[in-house]
Amino acid sequence: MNAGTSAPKRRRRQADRREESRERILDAAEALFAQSGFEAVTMRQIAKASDVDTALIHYYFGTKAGVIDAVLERRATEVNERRRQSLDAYAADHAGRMTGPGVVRAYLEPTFSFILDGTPGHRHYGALIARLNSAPVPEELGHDSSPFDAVTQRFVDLLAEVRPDCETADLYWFYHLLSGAITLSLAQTGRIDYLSGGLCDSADAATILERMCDVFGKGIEALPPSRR
Amino acid sequence: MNAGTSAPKRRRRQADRREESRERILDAAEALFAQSGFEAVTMRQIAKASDVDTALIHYYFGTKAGVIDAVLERRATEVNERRRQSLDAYAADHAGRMTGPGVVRAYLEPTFSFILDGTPGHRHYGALIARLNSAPVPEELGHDSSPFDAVTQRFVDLLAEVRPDCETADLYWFYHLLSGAITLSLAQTGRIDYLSGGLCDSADAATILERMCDVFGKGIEALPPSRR
DNA sequence: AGAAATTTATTTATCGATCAATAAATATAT
DNA sequence: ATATATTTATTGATCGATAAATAAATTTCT
Repeated sequence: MNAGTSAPKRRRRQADRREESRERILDAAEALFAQSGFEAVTMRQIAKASDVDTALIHYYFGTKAGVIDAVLERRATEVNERRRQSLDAYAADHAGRMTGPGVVRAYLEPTFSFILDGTPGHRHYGALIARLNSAPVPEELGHDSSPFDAVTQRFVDLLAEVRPDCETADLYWFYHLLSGAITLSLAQTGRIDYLSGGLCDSADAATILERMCDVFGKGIEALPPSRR
Repeated sequence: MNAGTSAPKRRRRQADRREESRERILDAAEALFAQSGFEAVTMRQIAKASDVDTALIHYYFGTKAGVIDAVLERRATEVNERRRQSLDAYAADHAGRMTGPGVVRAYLEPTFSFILDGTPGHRHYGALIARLNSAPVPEELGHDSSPFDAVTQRFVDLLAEVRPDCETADLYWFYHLLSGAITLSLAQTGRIDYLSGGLCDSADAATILERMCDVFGKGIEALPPSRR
């Protein structure tokens, strides 16, 4: 309601305004895709939620698939880098005395602190990758060499260091089970809140992290030794 | 190529033929929904895959949502009944000497034997509920009192019997983590096959079951005692 | 029993809405 | 002036759903 319309508001440069629109589009699309999935969301919905016309969204991102690609790319690098740093720091600080529970916590901690303690956008991203993780691989995105793969391999390598007696396949199975639990947690569906009659709160990242460290910390120690 | 066209093929009754068409529609829809999700599948795709016209599908099921409702209802009762029987049988046979790993295995075994060792339709159903499990609760189906809830409560009750020292909320968190691992396993995305360089096979239900019993059998014992 | 009447199942044709995408026109910045 | 950004208007395709017409089965009546 500032009546001073003649104030010398400096015109922002073109590129700045464009970048601002792009971010608004990605924020809106991230929330919508997380809520309803890729196919159910229309360009018109994204346009309305971001207050940017559909034609302009196409101008920026080309296609609808281009929008979700940009949504994912915006976050993936960051969360992945945090995971890698956490694993590397743990390995460096505990050389020669790494433990299964330690490696597991080093992998889980950045995941939960970044996604569940971050901005609303981070939460939507968590719900979105939970959806994509439950879909067959060839669909909705290129499946070869996801940006998560490198850090996943690093994680499994560290698991092999603390459990050199295990079959490699079993370490991957362990990662598979851990990944499923992470995914459901990030999905934030609210189902456990409902099932527990309110005893559990899906948004309580700290408690989820501790219970995961309990279960999977013991779990990595429970894997059977190699049969060879 | 039986040339005996004059054979006295008895005309099937109307209701039988209708039931056969209904099943073909549900089989086709189950596979398509599992592959692509609810929104991405069109009535025309279902019609083509089942060789039944879209108008007739609408005649049978009313709407597209009616089709997926029928798909889910067809399987949910059965898998749930198997889980309940398995838990009841274990509780009856081990009265006074139940263990955490025993309860966990009694819950997991029917799930994997039914869904992953069953017909292709069962596998598609597993992939479909994996998708739905990753979506927010109010969407794509009524969220109150899913048919799984009763057996889930029974499972948590048995967990409380073997871990009476635990907070109830933590038992639900344990179920949450277990549920996430189950979901990803049933989704059959093939991602772990790819990540492990072929060491793991998503279809190997027996191995998944054993690794889950290893990890979550120890996991239930690893939950912290109540702080009260 | 069998013909007529009635209900149920199935096909044909099409509706209006909405989709992603784009071409052309205009505005704004460099 | 030139390049970039944004709006306006519209395209052809495809969506879920239905109305109307036809076929088949079942019931009713004689």
